[in-house]
Amino acid sequence: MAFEENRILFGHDPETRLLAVEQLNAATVEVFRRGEDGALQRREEPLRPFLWVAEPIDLPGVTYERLKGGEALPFLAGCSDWDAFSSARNAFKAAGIVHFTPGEPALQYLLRSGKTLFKQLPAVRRLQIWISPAGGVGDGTLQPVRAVQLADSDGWSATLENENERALLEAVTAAIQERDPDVIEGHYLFRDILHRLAARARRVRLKLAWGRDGSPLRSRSSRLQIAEKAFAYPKFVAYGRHFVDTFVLAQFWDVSARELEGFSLEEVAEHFHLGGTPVAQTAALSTMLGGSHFIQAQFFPYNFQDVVLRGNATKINTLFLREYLRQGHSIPVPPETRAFEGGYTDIFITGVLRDVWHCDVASLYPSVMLRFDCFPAGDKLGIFRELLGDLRQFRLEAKAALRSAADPAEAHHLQALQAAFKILINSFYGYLGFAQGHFADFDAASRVTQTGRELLRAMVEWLRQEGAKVIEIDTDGIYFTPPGGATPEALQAGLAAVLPEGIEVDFDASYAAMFSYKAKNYALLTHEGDVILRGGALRSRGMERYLRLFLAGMLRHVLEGEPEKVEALRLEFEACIRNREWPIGHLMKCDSLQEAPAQYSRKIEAGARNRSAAYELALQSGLPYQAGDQVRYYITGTKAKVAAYENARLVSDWDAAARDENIEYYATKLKDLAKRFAGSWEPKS
DNA sequence: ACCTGTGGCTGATCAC
DNA sequence: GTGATCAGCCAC
Repeated sequence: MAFEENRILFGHDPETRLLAVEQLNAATVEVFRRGEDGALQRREEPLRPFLWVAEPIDLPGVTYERLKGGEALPFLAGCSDWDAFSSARNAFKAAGIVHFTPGEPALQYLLRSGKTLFKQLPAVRRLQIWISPAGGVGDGTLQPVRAVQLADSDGWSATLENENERALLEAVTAAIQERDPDVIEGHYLFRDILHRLAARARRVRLKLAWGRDGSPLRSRSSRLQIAEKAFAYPKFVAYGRHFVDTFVLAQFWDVSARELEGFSLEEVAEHFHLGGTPVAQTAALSTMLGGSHFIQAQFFPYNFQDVVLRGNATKINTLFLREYLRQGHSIPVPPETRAFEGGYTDIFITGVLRDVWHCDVASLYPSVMLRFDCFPAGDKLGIFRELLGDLRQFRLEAKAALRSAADPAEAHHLQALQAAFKILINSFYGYLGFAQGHFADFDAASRVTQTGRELLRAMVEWLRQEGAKVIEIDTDGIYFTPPGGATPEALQAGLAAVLPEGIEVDFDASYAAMFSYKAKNYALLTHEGDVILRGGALRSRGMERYLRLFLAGMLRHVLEGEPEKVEALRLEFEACIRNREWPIGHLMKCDSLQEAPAQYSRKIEAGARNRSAAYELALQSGLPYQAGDQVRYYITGTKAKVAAYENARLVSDWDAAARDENIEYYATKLKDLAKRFAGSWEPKS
């Protein structure tokens, strides 16, 4: 396939098989490569740090290049070494001159050289690590390490055990140097495994010399944003290697799937039916969920570890910067942010409907951008249009190749490839509204959504004219009951005739029944008898498991045309509550902390937020909870109405022999839930 | 130091 | 009680 020749995507330097780039000293980076013979190659390259600046000032060790075009940052300041770069950055800051730099040395080298990692590299050497006893998050994570399990992609594995913790940690370091992995994988790798190993090593005054130059592990506190969740974690780096945390991969996967109950290795492995030892499960998870990142490392000028940890819009931004740099073209500064309207969401009919069809616009926003020229005004080189168009083509090619791939390894590669293309394609619209994007364009973003809304309106109107009853719409899709005698093919052809070229509609599914509840909230019954739930009101993990189970059971009865069975189900559930028959897992709530407990305390003191049970428990526990941690708790007491934050206990403090869950509270919640839905089955327009 | 977007629902708390 | 507000989670 020709896509690998796309220099905007893969960088303009074709060098293959690079493994890592590290700063060696003020003026040098070290480049690691896997030779064709399998040997590790190392070489030094000059590091010439740089900044984009609005105007030059005379500084030692800094020379300027005038860039083409009249954008806000028309000069490139090239620095003789890192010291000159640091002083220059301070000087521009002090002088109040607008400037920008990608900062990190490896990124600067890769951006400027046009090189990327892993090109034409069949595989990296991967090592998995797991420690016992396993620590949980916020669960006394610094207890002594007794055993360390290791395995690598060559089939080697070992369990290192030693009563002498110092000797054990030394043996782990020796094993890592001996096996010499490119990538070290673990579950809760940053927040548990490395954090703990580093803390224990400090106690016994040992350096964890895991770097390829023998240098110790380094860490600094960092944050990771994945959808609505923010994680505080210690970001560890080892010279010449990459760390991949399968917990992070699981979080990314779950953004779209939203199927994971918890994120421990045990829970995630169970969900994916992965057997074997923890290290084997970690390896399998990484293979399954990390494929697109391996591909992305070939696109973006980041070390592999950062490809996983950085956001998509940030990574897209660097593609622009790299190509503008290559062409010697000036770059704009990020535009002023403004709010803009999003997708069109509405609900026209509620209740239970039979024979429901669904149609949606294929890749609505990418299609709109390409068909209606919604591109960044500042992108004078036209990178956005070119790349988006190419990516769409590449993805089609990858998917076609995937369909005919016979070899499993080839199929896995193609699957990862098309996933990487998909992620990128879908991030382009978001990039338009990305406040830190140099080529963001809020007017263009606004035109995209406005056009999307207009297209959806036109589709709804046409379907209604044909006699369809439109039930619910959201952004790019429509649920409706079809007019008598209609076929999907006829409707598709009819809609195609009223829609612009380049905007394609798929009639992708029909359902035996639908319960339409509220905007973005509905349940579907497939022809195979499966129930699909959508929306926070019907399947939020913020809801206790027994309520979710009840909802699922209730909706199945209703979709199958037996609403009269609902009350018996409720009574059955209530009996289980009153007889204390369920494990606490059915009743507990599981909240993730959005901020550190200390931050919460500050807000409470300032009256800036309300009290919440999860934070109160985290504070009471005395354990080092951080943003992103999950807190599992249940409600105690005897009255139905109690303040949760005053009557909550951690599930870890639950005593099965002396159950104290609040029966009235849980029974009332069940009743309230049933009542809320009781009148909503009848179709209403 | 880090960061793709908007729209919508629910539960908990708190002021009135 | 009621409405306002916030936090958390979900759809797309």
